[in-house]
Amino acid sequence: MPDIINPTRDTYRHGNLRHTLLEHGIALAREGGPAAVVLREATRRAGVVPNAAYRHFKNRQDLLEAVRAAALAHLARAIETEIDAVQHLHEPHQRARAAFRGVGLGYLRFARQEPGLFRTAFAARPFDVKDTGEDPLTDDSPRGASGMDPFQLLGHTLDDMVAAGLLPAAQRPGAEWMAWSAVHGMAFLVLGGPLRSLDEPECQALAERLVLMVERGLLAAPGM
Amino acid sequence: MPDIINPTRDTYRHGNLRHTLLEHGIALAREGGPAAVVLREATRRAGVVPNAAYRHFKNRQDLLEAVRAAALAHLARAIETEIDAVQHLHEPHQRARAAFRGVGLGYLRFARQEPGLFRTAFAARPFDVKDTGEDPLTDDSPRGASGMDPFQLLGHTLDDMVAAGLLPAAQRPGAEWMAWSAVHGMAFLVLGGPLRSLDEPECQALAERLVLMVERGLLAAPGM
DNA sequence: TGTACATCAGTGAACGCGCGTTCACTGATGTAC
DNA sequence: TGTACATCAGTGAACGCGCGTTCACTGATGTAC
Repeated sequence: MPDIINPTRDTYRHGNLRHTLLEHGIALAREGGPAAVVLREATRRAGVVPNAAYRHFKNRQDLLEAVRAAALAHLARAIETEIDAVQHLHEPHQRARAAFRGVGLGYLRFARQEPGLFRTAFAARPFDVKDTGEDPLTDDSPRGASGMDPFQLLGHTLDDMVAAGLLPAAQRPGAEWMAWSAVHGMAFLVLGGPLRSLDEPECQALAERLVLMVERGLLAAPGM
Repeated sequence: MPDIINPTRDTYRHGNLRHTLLEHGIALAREGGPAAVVLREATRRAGVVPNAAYRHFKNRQDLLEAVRAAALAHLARAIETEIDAVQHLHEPHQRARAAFRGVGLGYLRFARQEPGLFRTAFAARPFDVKDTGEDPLTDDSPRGASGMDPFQLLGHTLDDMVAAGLLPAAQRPGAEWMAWSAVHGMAFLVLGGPLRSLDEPECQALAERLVLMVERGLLAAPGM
């Protein structure tokens, strides 16, 4: 079986062009963020004529969406890894805290290690694109091995915090938004903002402090 | 004196083209974010030939930077307004807390009311653009009426929190990054993310909860 | 087992687009004498 | 007060760019009989 990505080809049919284009699209996103996901370049790398892409993707936007979903799946897997690494803890308190911590730190680590994919995953849509409601279900799902997307993984971790008595049940609704805000904002500062030139340990320290802040801050009663 | 923006012109010289182009650039950013700041469109609106812009800006990027600085100044002013609205409180505890709250809520309100400017202010630079160190000092400064940029305003508010005894001095260093992360991340969720379709009161409630979370969370000792 | 034919994946050539940017220019301004 | 001239702001015309996308095509595949 030939390398699925390799542009050399002896058959007229490619056999797996959709998958190949998607892989190249992901590579482009990894190298240069969402703007680098250029349809012509993906076909070029696949060793195929530009318009061949239209047999497999409606248009450039369609390809980009698929890449975006793949990037989200990568992130989901990164977070799952952090959660898995903590399952050996049997004390529910410890495990719940460690998992929560892992989600936040995993998110930030991924942002630093894969800035292109991270930016693609959360690329702002053009200004006027309407929310199409439910995501259409395709093979390119944003989910990780557990079948959950990053948001759902965060949600579960918060549920576990409640179950372990670390988070008042009254605080649970909407807690995702609080945690996600903190962590995503720091990703921005570190990636494109004023913390761009921090090194790894400085970054790590800020990340830990941030997660701790969220954990503590979440205990506060809302509305006061 | 004719409207500085008005494209009708009887003189050969424009007289104020740099300023006019900048104003139109800001309008474009307001309408469609950083990508909408198109040099040709700015000149078109100014009633001037495209290349005339090159008498006043080095290139498109130079114009965009000026617009970005202006957008930051808008944000600074929005935050200043919130801080000013709170100066009537004489009890230092109350005033410091209210000011801090105002900075966060002002930031988020601005993001919602001026999404285009907000996104322009924090537009990610192209991937490979080097940090040029200090910002060059130009007339288009990112500062508000007080002469401070948004980051400095936040810093002062945190200093006041320490002075009022609301924040342990040990927690002060780096506290900006914590607060900024939280608030910027929520701006993202609300602008381009999953909280896109929240209405004003829902938004406001989340914002208040977030600021409270930061305030409480900041009390935690780092490194534990 | 062989052949006709529908299906569809990839080809070849070409488009229009609007952009940023460069060039050599011309018209107005203001300053030196 | 008048005139020569340097300065510089805006003009006119044109470029190349690479992109996304459409069209009519051809070559391979696999299925019905």
